[in-house]
This record gives sequence, C-alpha cells and structure tokens, in this order.
Amino acid sequence: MAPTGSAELGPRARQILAVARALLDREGAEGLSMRRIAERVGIRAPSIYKHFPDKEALEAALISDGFVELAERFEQALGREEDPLAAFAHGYRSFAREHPHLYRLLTERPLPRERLVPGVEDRAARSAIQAAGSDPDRARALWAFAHGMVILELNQRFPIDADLDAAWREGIDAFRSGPHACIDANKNRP
Amino acid sequence: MAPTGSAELGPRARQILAVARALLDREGAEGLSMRRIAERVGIRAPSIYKHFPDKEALEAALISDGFVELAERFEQALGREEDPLAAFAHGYRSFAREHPHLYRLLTERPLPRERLVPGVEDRAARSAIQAAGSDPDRARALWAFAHGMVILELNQRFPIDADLDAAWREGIDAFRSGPHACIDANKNRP
DNA sequence: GTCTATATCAAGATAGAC
DNA sequence: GTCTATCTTGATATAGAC
Repeated sequence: MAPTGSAELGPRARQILAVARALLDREGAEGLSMRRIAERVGIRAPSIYKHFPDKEALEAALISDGFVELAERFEQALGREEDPLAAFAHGYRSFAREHPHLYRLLTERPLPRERLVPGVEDRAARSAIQAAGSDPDRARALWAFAHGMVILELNQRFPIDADLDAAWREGIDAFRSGPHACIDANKNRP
Repeated sequence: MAPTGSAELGPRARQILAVARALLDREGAEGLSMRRIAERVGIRAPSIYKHFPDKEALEAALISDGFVELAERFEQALGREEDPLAAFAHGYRSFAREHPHLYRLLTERPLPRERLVPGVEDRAARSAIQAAGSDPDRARALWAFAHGMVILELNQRFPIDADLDAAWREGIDAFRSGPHACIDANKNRP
C-alpha cells in the first residue's frame, strides 16, 4: 500500500501535501525539508511522520499529483486539436515555465516508481505518443527535443538573446516533415 | 583572476583537481565533498583551502576542463567528416555515457560563468552549430534533442525495452530533412 | 496526533599553532 | 602548506511523554 494518491489521504496529510507543493513551487526541491514544511503547516517536523512514513513518500505523492496535472494539461491542449505537434509543444513548454521546480522533480532523477500511483506516468506519456503520430521511437525523439528545450532554458544554457520561439519552430518543423512529409508533399505535387 | 585553467595551477592543486575528477566520475557530484577529496589526496579538508579559495572554485575548474574535453571530442568526431549530423550525435551520446556525472555537472545547473576559463563554453558550442549547418536556431533545436535523449537516458526515463538507437535515428532524420530536404529531394525526382 | 528532546550524520568554512 | 580543533548550519529520523 505504499503508493498513495492525495485522494485517499486524511485531511491533515492533504494539507501537508499542499503546503509542500507550495514550498516546492516557491523554492525548489532543495528547499523542501521536513522542518520547513512543518513550520508552514504550524506543527513540528516529527509530527509529519504520523502522516507520511518518510520524506520519499511525501515526494512520491507530489510527483504523482504532478503527473496528473501534466497529463490534464496535455489532454486539454490536444483536445482542442488544431495541430497536435504544436499543441503538444505549447502545452509542454507552458507547463514547465509555470511550474519549473515541479517539472524538475518530474524529470531530473530516476523516478521512485514503486511508490507512485500506478498509471500516472503512462497517462502523461500517452499524449506525447499521440502528438508524434503513434510511432514510439518518433515519440521518444520528440519528447527528448521538448525536454531538452525546456530544461536547457530553465538551466539558462541558451544565450540571453537567443530566439527560443524560433528554435522551437525549427524543431517542430523538423519533426513535422522528415521522410514521411516529403512523400506527402510529393503526393500534392503536379 | 577568479577563472583558472588547470594549466596555471600548482602541482598540488592539479593533484587535488585530478582526485576530485576521479571522485566525480565514480560517485557523482553529490559525493564530492571537501572532506572526501582530501581523504583521497592524503591530506585534511582544511588544507584544500590553501589551493582553492572555496568549493565553487574547484567545481568551476572541473567544469572548465570538462568543456575542453567535450570540445575535443566534438572536433575529433566532426573532423573525420563523414556525416556531420551523425558524427555530432554519436560524439555527444558517447561522451555522456562515458562520463555521466561530468556531463551532468556541465549541463544540469546554471553555469558559474564568471569563474570559468573564458571561451570554453563557446568552443564546445561551436561544434553543434557546425553540425546543424550554421543556423543558430536549428543548432539550438538539435542540441536540445541530443541533450534530451542523453539526459532522459541517464535518468532512466525511457522504458527498459525502448530502442534508443531507433529514437536517435528518428531525431537525426528529422533534423536532416525538414523543409529544405524536401526541396532537395524534389530536385532529384524525375 | 502533537510535543520536546535527542540521535546521527555530514556539510562548508575559519582560527591559529607549527 | 599542513595540522587539530572548532564553528555553524542543516538534514532525516526516532523515543517517549502527554
């Protein structure tokens, strides 16, 4: 019974989780200590252990909730269904910029998969596959591009005057075309 | 005189740096403490401060040396000059797999640029631009793809049975073609 | 379910003797 | 340039009273 969604937690545990999430958003994972969480809840650190067995359990709950949030964003973006590729890219980038610390938590380290709510990772991944046209290899390449753009931007690795919108367009165009697109384009030739 | 390449350090400082690098390669940045470095050098932690003003200076020297190493790898790969795109991708991936912890140090956080040896970051970046055909936006997109593939692999974010070679090919093909390639391809049509 | 008190560990860095 | 001794900080986690 290790994995636990916030749904089946007691009210106090949910409060702790909400406070932890707010702290994560404000200060990043480095600032997430049991003491600081407790302080903002208005209790002492040891009391948290009555609601979560250890810190990793708390983090796993944050990650599970984060994946649900990300999946909902994707599904919303792809649901409007103009251009799946552009919709995926826009949803991806906007999510990461709105919640940079949560995004890091979701991607920067190997996941504690045994402690996550089952299925949350897959649900978020499905949207990427859908946007890439159901080829899993292509979907992984597309994901890598989107993640690379986002995390390099968060890490301030592009020159300050770099036109990141243009770089995103270049990448999206590349994935839009490819061999397949040439064939398609040729079909429409006179 | 903050930035310092290992070239202008004393022999003891170079030894400390080499030990730190070995420790980084074996255990990652988390395991890099002044005490542990000192232990392997055979001195006490406070003695390190006679050779480096603080820990960040030591890390900056590791990063500078890492960039030089990466740049040399790129230049070597692109020098053989079969297919620049494939050469870049192969060089990138092999470097990251051989030195995963160093690669993380070079990419995972904002750089302490004021303390780096001037020019080392640019030198490594030049190869990516060259591989992408000198369009900076395209080069950034290509870099993002390569970084995403590498770091997601290091973070164990792909399914264990994923065919990463195939995903790399998909991405490279995408960047090889694009609108430009369609035009080229059409030129060769009967 | 909350508290106080504490165990345990480890980090970066400085003071001052030699 | 190296040492010992120490400061300061902060982390996760447990014991046991209430």
